[in-house]
Amino acid sequence: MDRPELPLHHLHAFAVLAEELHFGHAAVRLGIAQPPLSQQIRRLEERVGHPLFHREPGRISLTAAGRELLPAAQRALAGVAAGLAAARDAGSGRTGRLRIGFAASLALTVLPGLLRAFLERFPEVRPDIREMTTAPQLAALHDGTIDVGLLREPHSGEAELGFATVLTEPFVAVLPSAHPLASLRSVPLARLADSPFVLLPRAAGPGLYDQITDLCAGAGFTPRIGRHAVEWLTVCALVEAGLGVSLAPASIRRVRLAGVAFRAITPGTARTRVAAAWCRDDPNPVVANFLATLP
Amino acid sequence: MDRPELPLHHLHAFAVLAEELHFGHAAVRLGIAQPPLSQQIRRLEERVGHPLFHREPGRISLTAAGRELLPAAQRALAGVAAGLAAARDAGSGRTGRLRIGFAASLALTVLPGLLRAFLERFPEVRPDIREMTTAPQLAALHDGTIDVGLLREPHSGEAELGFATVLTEPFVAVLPSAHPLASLRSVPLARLADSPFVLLPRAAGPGLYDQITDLCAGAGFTPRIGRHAVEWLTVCALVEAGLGVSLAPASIRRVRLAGVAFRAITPGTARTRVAAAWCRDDPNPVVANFLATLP
DNA sequence: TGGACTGATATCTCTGGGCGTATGGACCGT
DNA sequence: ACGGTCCATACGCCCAGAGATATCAGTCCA
Repeated sequence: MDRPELPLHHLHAFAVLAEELHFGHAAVRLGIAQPPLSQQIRRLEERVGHPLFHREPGRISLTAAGRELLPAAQRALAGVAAGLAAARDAGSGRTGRLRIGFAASLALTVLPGLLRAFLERFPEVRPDIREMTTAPQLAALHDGTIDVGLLREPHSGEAELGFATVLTEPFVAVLPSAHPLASLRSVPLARLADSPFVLLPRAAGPGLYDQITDLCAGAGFTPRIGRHAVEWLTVCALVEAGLGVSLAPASIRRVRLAGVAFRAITPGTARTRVAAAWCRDDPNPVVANFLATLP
Repeated sequence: MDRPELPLHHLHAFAVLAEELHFGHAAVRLGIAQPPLSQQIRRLEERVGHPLFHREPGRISLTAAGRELLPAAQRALAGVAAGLAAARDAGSGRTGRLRIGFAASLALTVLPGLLRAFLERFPEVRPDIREMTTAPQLAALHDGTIDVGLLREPHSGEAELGFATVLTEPFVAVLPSAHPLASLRSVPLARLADSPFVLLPRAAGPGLYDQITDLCAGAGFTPRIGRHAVEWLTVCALVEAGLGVSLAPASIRRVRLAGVAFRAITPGTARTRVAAAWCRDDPNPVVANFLATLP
């Protein structure tokens, strides 16, 4: 790739003149006087080494050399303009790709809303969503595999990551419909001490897990873990089967199973937090735009 | 088509830097010092409105905007270079098309040699040869339908056309083998006065026609025209059939018919001239090159 | 902690060339 | 013959920017 011999400027003048075939008109279109245009064309012809226009009295026309150069000039001009526009779009985050990791439980709650709000303002961005639990999300954010994560209770002090709370919700007790406590409108937490618990494995989301066990500890007992399940839907199924009870974020109410009851708990002050996470020094403008559309 | 916002110069620096991903090395490849390169990139980034490179300590990399701009820049650079080369080729006459009109009788004589010599030096030119008689050639030269003509005895004072003699040859008598004069090595012109002549119609080539009749007039007689034929081959066939005799350029000897004899004439001074003709003000460089390859 | 390597910044010089006005010269029409 | 049209030329102004050198600042490594 050699250094460019022809200034794009001259090629523009050339292209316009080739269209108008009239120095005066072309100069007007270029917003300059006619003599400068003559000069630019002359310079261009000097560099090419051959005349580009036949100057016959009364009208001018392209030479063979001009006919060869014209399409190249037009393509180059259009190409640069298009590239510039694309670069600006990409630079402003109007286009590009946004890889979002999200906890499965959020697919039915915050994710659709956030995604819709974002895509309304940036319809040209291609979102690339992938379900993953909390710990892998944090790892993926660090190694750049995802741009944004949606997770619960990040908790730990990740200095390189930023977090923005997207939703907070109370906990609810998940009970089999036949459970004695299901007849109450609100379940005192301590009364769950006797039932085995069905929870997600701690590795899937230590923050939430610890918060739940802390909750129980606050009520004076240590939950007895009966089963683990990797999805909230499975948790509900196991509860329905009578294998235990659970504590879960309120949005689990979305799961509608006949044999499962969701009840508020007392005290009802504890709330679980859903946050968007991103790499603080991520220069991707699409990420910045995503954060800007967060409520 | 808007005025170009990005100098091709900067795009070149950008493309090289995007390849090297190292300011120092890129600057060396560009043949400049490192600070000017930093400046050019900065200017470019200012115009784009977004950074094109991430400057992380130790290494730089393209931003999303840079990734969008790079292919456009490369295409534009390569396109302009290719267009420039094509324009130079066309301008120098190394490529292009050459439309050649030629008299049919020359297809077997001068045309192959001239064409071969030309194409040896300008193999990229596409020749476009078309058979036509003298008068149409002159018309075609004027209206730009052909670039070069190959014809006999243009004669008339065509101020706008240039002529370059390509071949001169004597006349020969064309006789039936059985003709009494065929036994002579050389035929005195005056002795043809008694035989009817077979000639090409005057309209096909007034120059040659008039030269032949002048030749006869010089020998003291006016040729009695028996037949016209539009091709020399037909002339020979008619002569063979005993319908008359003819006078023709010596290269007619190429026609080999058993019943036809070609004999030199006395006086043998008259010569017919084959010339290449072109439009004097034709700016087509291919034409100039063609003329330059003439012997 | 000091040196190597990276890129950024500051500052200067200098010139290419962009643009203007004024003018010349060729050709056209009336 | 004369004005009108069109392009080229001449000349001058002026600045963007290309290039250099010198220096600074951050990172990494020994």
